[in-house]
Amino acid sequence: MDEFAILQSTPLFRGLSAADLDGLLGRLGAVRRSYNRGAVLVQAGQPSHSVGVVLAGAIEAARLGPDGSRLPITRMGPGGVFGDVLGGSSLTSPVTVTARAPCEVLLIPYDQLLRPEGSAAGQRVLQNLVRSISDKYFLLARRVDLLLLRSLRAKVSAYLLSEAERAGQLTFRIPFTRAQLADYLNCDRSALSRELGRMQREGLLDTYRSSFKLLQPDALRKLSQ
Amino acid sequence: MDEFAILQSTPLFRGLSAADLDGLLGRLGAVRRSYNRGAVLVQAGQPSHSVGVVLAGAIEAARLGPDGSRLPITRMGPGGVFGDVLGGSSLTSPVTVTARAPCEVLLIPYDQLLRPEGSAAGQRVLQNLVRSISDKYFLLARRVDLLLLRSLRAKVSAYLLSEAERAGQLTFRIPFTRAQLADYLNCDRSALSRELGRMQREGLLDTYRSSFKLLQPDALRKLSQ
DNA sequence: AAATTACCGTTGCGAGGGCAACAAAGCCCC
DNA sequence: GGGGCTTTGTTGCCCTCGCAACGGTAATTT
Repeated sequence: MDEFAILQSTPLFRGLSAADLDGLLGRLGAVRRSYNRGAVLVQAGQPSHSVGVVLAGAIEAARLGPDGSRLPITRMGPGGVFGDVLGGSSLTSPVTVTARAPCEVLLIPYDQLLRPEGSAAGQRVLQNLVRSISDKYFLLARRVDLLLLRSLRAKVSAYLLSEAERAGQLTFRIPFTRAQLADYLNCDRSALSRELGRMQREGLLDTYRSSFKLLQPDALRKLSQ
Repeated sequence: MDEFAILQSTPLFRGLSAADLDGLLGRLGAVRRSYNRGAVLVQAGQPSHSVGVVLAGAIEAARLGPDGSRLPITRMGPGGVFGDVLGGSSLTSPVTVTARAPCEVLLIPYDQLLRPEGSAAGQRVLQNLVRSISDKYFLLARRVDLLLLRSLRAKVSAYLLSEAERAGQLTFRIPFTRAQLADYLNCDRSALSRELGRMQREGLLDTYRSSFKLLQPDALRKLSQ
């Protein structure tokens, strides 16, 4: 059963041995569920009292725009953790979570997670839970930083630089299509294409589809302000 | 000692009796510190391993812009909790926390907070800690929602409606000056004044300084999209 | 290979809003 | 009351970027 491998790789259970996990899951009251494609795991407007870990397949969280359109927020594959931020609050879910593909999910009651049991494993999971939420906070904060930039060129420069830093090199691929990147940066897709074209003509970068190569990172750094 | 009253009102210690608190603080290894105005509590770029609770006075968190200017992020008075989000991650602080006024602060080592001790009080604090971080996440998410709106009028409408909802009435005061609100909405101050003037002339609202009165909330709701 | 569907680049148009500069009004302290 | 500082309103200029429409290329299906 290599499901343990996935669990050990998920942020929530990082640092635990298979033996730790085996004992822990039972005490936490974790249950395993299967969902068909399109099934709803969490309904927007409803409270949710458990943390989910994706074991197989993929899920998607989306909101309903005021006009009724679906606004995708995020997607997760095996190892993904959802419901962690919401569980901490007393709010109802702002997002609907659906199965993007047939999937297996581990559901853990939230109150059990917060119940200390003295074991080192339980403590570690707690630490991981807090870490997981904090990481999502900083992920959001990073996006705010981008959204605050005044010009489109600054947004693009800042985003590409941060991706280059994450990749550790100046040539990298981004996890977005053009349209998705435009959404992320909150700009028009054609305007984004236009700007990328300009920057390419100016010799700042090279791009084809999701692939990017930063030619003048220092110049980009100046622009990203 | 009405310091207990402040502690009991802080998100971190909500729901605890004075007796609970008395025993808990010692076991958590909490220490009390005093700071003069301008003193640095947390230095940007440095890690921080404790959660702070403001007992008296006020603190301010600020970042350094790329040009070296100070960008204030948030302010906190008695009851305010800081360092909670950061402690969950392994990052260094993105903000510098300084004393805006002479202040008293309670510092609690982060690892002690995550160490379960079986007591109901400890468990409650843990729950509160997670809640505190989650709340900050949703606060940020709320701002993202505003920043994503396309037009300035939509931003203003959405912001004012949410403030009205918070206040529970259509007449209320906002915690910002014009310039601060412009920063929050990420727009130009003069553009904001212009837009507010227009909306006032159209009979949508009334405003003087920080005071607002929404005259046509339904119309604003349509605009905030 | 044709057809259908994503994905991406390009361009013209026009307005929203950034920027700068100035003026008026409120506030504080002497 | 008068000088200085802060906050807010106003206005002209003009550039960026949203919007809409179209064409071209890659990916996928039949």
